Parts: sequence; C-alpha cells; structure tokens
Amino acid sequence: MKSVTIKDVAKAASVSNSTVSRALSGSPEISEETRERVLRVCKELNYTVNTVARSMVVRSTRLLGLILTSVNNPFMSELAYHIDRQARARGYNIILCNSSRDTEMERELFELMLGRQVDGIILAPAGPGSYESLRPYLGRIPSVFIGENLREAPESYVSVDNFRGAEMGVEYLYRLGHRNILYFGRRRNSVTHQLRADGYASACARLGLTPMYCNNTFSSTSIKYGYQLAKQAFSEERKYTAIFASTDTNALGVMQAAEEAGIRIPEDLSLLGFDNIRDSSLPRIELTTIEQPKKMLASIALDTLLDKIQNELSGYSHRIVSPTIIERSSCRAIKQ
Amino acid sequence: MKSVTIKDVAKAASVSNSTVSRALSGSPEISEETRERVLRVCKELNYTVNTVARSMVVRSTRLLGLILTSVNNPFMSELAYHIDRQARARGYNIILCNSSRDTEMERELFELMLGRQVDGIILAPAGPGSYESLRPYLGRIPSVFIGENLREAPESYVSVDNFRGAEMGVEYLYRLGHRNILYFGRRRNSVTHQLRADGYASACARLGLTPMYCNNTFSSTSIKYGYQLAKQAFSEERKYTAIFASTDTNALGVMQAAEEAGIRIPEDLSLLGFDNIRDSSLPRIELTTIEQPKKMLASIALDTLLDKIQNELSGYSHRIVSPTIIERSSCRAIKQ
DNA sequence: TTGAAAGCGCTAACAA
DNA sequence: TTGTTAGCGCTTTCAA
Repeated sequence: MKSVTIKDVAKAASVSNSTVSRALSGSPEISEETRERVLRVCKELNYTVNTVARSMVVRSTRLLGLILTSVNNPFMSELAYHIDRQARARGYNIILCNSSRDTEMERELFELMLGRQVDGIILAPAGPGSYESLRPYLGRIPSVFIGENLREAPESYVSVDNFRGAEMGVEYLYRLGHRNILYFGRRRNSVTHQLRADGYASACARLGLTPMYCNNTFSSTSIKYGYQLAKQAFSEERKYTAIFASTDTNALGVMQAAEEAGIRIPEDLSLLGFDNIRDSSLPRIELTTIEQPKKMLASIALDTLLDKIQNELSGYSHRIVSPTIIERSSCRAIKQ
Repeated sequence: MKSVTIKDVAKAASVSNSTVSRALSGSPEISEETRERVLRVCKELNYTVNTVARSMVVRSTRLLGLILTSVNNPFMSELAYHIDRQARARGYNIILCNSSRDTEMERELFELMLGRQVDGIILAPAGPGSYESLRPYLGRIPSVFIGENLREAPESYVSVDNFRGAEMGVEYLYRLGHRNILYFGRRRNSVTHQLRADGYASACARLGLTPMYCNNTFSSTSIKYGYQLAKQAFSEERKYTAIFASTDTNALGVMQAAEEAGIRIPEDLSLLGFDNIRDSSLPRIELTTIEQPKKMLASIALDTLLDKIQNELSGYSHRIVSPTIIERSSCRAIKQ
C-alpha cells in the first residue's frame, strides 16, 4: 500500500517536484504543455495528493470539528447533515464527535480537535458549564456555538429565539381558547430551557394567565423521561386544558402516557411541542409544535465560522433566528 | 494564533526536541526527572501536540472515513453514533460524509478520504453500482462495507441477514393466521432489497402462500414514497390481510395512508416493518418490525476495519448477523 | 518557465 | 539517558 508521491510523478515526467506541484495547483507560472504532460503522468500513476502533507505547509487542514451532544438525536442529526453538505460544497470536511452531554468529554474533544489542527469548530454545548470548561481554548481557534446555552459568553453563537418561541406557543394556545396551560418539563440546568420557561411566564403574565409548571427532575430530555413525568402528572387532577411541552421528545412522552391513561389528544387535552423534530410529523403523531429552522441554523453557523476563518475576524456575533409555529393536529380550539 | 511547538517547549526546558517527544509519548528511555520537568513546561506553555505533523512521520492519522448515504436517516445516524463512540474509545476519530446515494459523489468522497490519508473507510454503499465505481481505489486502503449491496464483491462487509429477516417476517405473520400477505415496496436497484424480496418469496413458497407485490417505482425509500404507493394500493381492492413493508419508513407511509383511508391497523390490516428505526417504537406508532441490530453492526464493522488496519490483513470477511423480531402492536392474530 | 532548497512539526535512527 | 540528524510529502521562496 505504498502510495505514489509527487516525487514519483516528477521523476516519471522528468520535471522537478515544484513543477508537479504547480501543475496540480493550477498555477499560471507553467507552460500549458508541461502541465498537460504532468497531469497525464499523474493519471497514469494514479497519483492522489497527500492532503496531510499539504496541510502542514499551507497551515490549513480544511477540516472542521463538529462536536454534538449526540448525532443519535433527530435534531442534531439533521443539523449534522446540513452542516456536512454545505461544508463540503465549500471545500471542507467534518470531523464528527459526540460529547454525550458530558462537559469533561466535551473539553477533551475540543482539545483533540485543536491537536488535529481543524480550521474551526462548531459546537452544540453540553450545558451552561461548557463555557468555563472550554474557556482556555476558545482564543486559540475560530468557533461557533449552536444554541443559547452560552449566550452570556463573549463568543459567537447562533440559535433560535427560545424566549420568543415559548411566547408564541402560549399566544397560540390562548387564541384557541385555552386559559389554563401547563408548562411541562421545565429544566433548570440549561439556559435554553430557562429561556423557554421565561418566555412562557412572560406571555402568561401579559395575557393574565396563571403559570403552572411540571418540572423535569431528570438531567436531560427524552421520550422516556417525558413519559415518566407525565405518568406522574396524570395521576393527579388535571387543572389545565393544554400542555406546552418544553421539547418534542417530552411531548412524545406525554402522548404515550396519555394513551395509556385514556386521555385523548387533542379531544381531552391539547399538546404543543418545541423543536419540530422529524418524528413530530409522523402519521398518528401529528404534533403541533414550535419549529427550530435546522437548515438555517446550520447555514448560519457555517457562514459565521467560515467568515471568521477566512477573514481572521476576532470579534463575536450573536445570531438569533425566529421560530415559527407548525400547526398539525395535537391542539384544538375550545370554548371558554 | 501562532501555536506552541515542540521546539518552544524544548527551548524553555533546555532539552532537545527528541527529549520532549519522548516525554510526551511516554517512552521509557528518559529519566523520570526530566520527563516531569518537560511535562510541566508543556502545561505552562499550553502546548498541544500537532497531530498532523505526527501523522506524517508515523504514517497513520488515526482518522477513519465514514461515508453514509445520509446521516439524516435514523438508521444511519444511529450507526454513526455507535461507530463514533467506539472508534473514539480506540483512539480514532471519524470524518463523516454523506453521499446522498449518488454513486459519483460517493466515488469523489472516497478519493477525498484517500487524500486525507485516513487509516480506513467504513462505507454504506449508495447502491449495487458502488463496487464498480469504487473498485480502482479499493486495493489502496482498508475498507468495510455496511449492508449487502456489495455481497458479490470480494470485499469485507457486515450486514444483517436480509433474506432470513424477510423469511422470519412471513413466518411470523403466518403464525398469526395470515395467508394473504402483500410485500410492499419491493425495489430492484438494491441488492439488500432484492434479498428481502427473495426471502419473502422463499417463505411464501415453503408455506404454500401466493406472493403478492407492490413495487416501489421510486429510486429510494421514504415515508413520503411509502405514502404515495400505499395511497395508490388502497384505491384498489385489498386481497390481503397483512402488509409486510420492505422498510420501516415505508411502513410509516402505509400507516399514514391507512389513517386517511379509514383502514385501522391492526384491526383491519396487520402491518410489519423492517429495520426497527427509532420512530417505530414511538407511542401511537408501535410498529412490529424486523430489527437490524445497529449497535452490533457498528461494532463488527469497526472491529473488522481495525483488525485489517492493525494486522495489515489483505483478505476480506463477510459477517452476517441475525435479525430478530420486535413485537409491538401493528400486527394481530386472525382466524382463518 | 523551471529547478534547488528550505521548512511546516514531528518521530526515529543512530551516536554520544 | 540525551542529542543530532534525517526525513515524512508537500508548497514556496529565490535563483537561474
């Protein structure tokens, strides 16, 4: 498996190494004649450029680190897909890693990426503690965060407007006639979730509703946890006509618990989610939800990062995109 | 953003480059005393090893190429997740790419990975044409395929037993009393799908059933296509009591069309899938299906690849894993 | 238009 | 135990 190098090509074409390099890079300082000859020899010898060697001298790998909490999560995998497609179109490849929402592993991965000389890093923070943990490295490489977990930090990030999204959700349910709305799955250990809960509270205050919460005591969000939480909630008297779940996965858990408890959605209870993961559009699920525009988040994250890299910018930028509401069939209008 | 090199450390610790290198690599040919001093200086200077430079000399990047048709597909993203986790545990990172089921793009990506000097490649082939297209590169790098699309080729692959899985599905439905089973979504442009259809036909023959097909005329499988196909199928008279869908995504499409057509699952029609993607376990979906053990596929693919890399094996191996049936609630027993 | 030579940051012989 | 040196494959001055 010994591979063909520029040297081999040079010898075979009886030119110098630099001439081969010039032919390959499309440099103008070479005659059309020799370029053709060199390129022909490259073909014959099955020459493939060694990007690693090139990286060393040009001081750029055209590699981007993508650190997610888990690709095995529909929101993240969609993000990863779009980031890869767009990065490739611009001549970059992606090194993918999963932090499993573990701050220490995230730090390790960040350092690893640094060692691999990636040109930049896109990171979905494991949690609000990520900033402190990553701080020592942040000045050393262009990076962009996805989500609002690091919004207090002087670093670039792109996120959906979580606060506004939650407000929109409440307003929507209000318009449908709901006056008693339970906010389901509030979590304290995430800025994103804090913002959603705040948006909910703010809209309630404005509309004269009394906020009601069902707190998520688990460390993360999942269908399973949502199910357990909802099961517990359904064992008590229901003082609400609608549930606003903090995430779609939570909502899915609610749906499952409702199914078991014989509570019909939307006939007996309206259910609104947040994120619009792929599962929510499935037949029989048809969850009405607040959409995070994933493709747009991916685009902006990438643009922001490449802009930093290519223009060697040192400042930071905060980009917030608007959520939209996706109406499906888990919410219904009720009479007062 | 000028980074600290081994040279800087050497100077600061007043030793030679090689001593620093030795301290870092945990070599035994160095005194404990100097090692500690060097390591301390590394800390102080925030030294991070330049993996790219190291790769050049050790002729190994500890990077693996992972070429999928699309991470934005629950089966693939789960695979990607497990491959990443296990690769990292063994000191490797993953460069992720999406071929979008495009053979030409797949070829480009393969070549790109070669140029990036990855130590090996795991690839989920775009289609049966992939082998011919990739052939020129195959001898140049250890690689493993996922799925049976390249089963005729003298290359390593790991796959679930698609033929057997389909047989199992038919046997299961037969045991429930079904005698008229429609095979839904047969596709010709994929060996995997051909094998599933063959397994279905074989079991039917053995059990004395008449095979019935609903062919997928689209180039790939998705909920949308499944829905369109099923809508068409439901406009005609139903001569079957059960549908065996070639994939879970197809089954989900069937479910949606059934919902609209007022056909109840499983009361009016039993539905069986293949793959066991995450969506299938969702509340209200509860699709009974043939499981592909994704974590195991990931493990075996990685083991096979690393084995090839580390032992410089040149042969190939075929690993077929057994499918299992996951009973949920989309199939019911009927009386003859 | 071409070639020679230096050097990117690291490891690995070989010498001391 | 440590240092010196060469070299991985490439690009990029600088000279010819």
